[in-house]
Amino acid sequence: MTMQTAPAGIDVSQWDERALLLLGVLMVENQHGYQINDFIENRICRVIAMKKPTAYALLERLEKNQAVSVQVQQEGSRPPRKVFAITSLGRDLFHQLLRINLEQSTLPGFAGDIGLMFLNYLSPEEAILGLKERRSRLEASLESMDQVPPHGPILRIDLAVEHRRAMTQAELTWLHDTIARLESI
Amino acid sequence: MTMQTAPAGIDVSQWDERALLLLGVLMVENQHGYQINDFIENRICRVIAMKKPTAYALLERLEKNQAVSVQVQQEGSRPPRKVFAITSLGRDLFHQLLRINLEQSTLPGFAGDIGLMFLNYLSPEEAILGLKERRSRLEASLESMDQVPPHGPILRIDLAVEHRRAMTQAELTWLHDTIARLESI
DNA sequence: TGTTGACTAGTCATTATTGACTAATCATGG
DNA sequence: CCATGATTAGTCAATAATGACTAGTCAACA
Repeated sequence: MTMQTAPAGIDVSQWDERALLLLGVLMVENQHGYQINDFIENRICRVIAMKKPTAYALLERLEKNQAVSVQVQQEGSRPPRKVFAITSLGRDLFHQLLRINLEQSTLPGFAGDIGLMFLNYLSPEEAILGLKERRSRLEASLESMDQVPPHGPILRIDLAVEHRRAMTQAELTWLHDTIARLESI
Repeated sequence: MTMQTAPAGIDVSQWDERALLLLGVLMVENQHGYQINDFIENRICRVIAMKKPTAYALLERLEKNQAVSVQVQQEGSRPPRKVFAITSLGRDLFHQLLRINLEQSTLPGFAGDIGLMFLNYLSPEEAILGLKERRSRLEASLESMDQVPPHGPILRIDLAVEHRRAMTQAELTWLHDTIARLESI
């Protein structure tokens, strides 16, 4: 029977890690569309895949919810830019989403698992050859991770990259064992 | 200057592992919608997430490409069912997609990596608490994997499940190390 | 000064995905 | 025999995601 309403804010449940990412880059500093997109496509494309129109759509939705504000700026005779800034409601949302994201444990679906399920539809030789190819490619991608671009002091991109490296190494180990197991039959 | 055309078939590039999955279950035997959906939602929901309308839409697209055939069947007075069957074009596509899937090495994006990037926006204590919570939940989900339902002799669901178990274990190890590293500062 | 290629900034039509819904049948217990 | 809940089978309106596109600026060189 309490008449108290929750302290408003924004409903956390309708946002995911993409919103967290956008709010996060705006925590660092105000950004216009091109900067945000450049960051997503060039700096962290290995961590998350999000296309430009998706980012704009999300930013628009965040604006509707007053988590970010937009201001159109004209610099010289350049085309006008939308400069996005995080609001205090947005900072709240950011912190809540960050906590939730840190605590969550769900691993993503591995597309490669589907093929494993149907391994018996190939001859043992073909199956082993396929997995060996997967292993080679994985080794190559692991090596390419070594040239990590440097990063500023605020974002822990290094942690995300290390994590991916660890998971890739684990995948490689599993593949190695599995190939050996299949070969021993 | 050759006039030879490729042996037709179906353009492999426009299909992904969800098509492979659907073709795969139809390789086992003809299925009607409910069976397919039951398999996806109850047997392998841990491996891939695909909703019913998505499956129907994909099956429709596969039919348009002559990879599957559909026949409406009426059993007694039950509502009519669409019975899906794989065609020989579809079997071709299945084998190509299976080889490609086995060889591919791309790991998915980990949603949890986004939070890691912004770890510095929490106090060290909060960050460590969040990661410990993540670890607890992961341990719980690892234990729940132990009751794997049994499976038939054709599909290697066991391989996919073992793979997930291995990756979860690796994630746990990484989390453990990372928490220790953060605590030691 | 005209051309080329890279940078900047965003939009839009199309396709993909799914939550919510309809509707019939069947099994069970009272 | 009637109500209830589970099963069966699918559809549809609404939302989400993206490939392809437009369009202006800037720098450098011939």
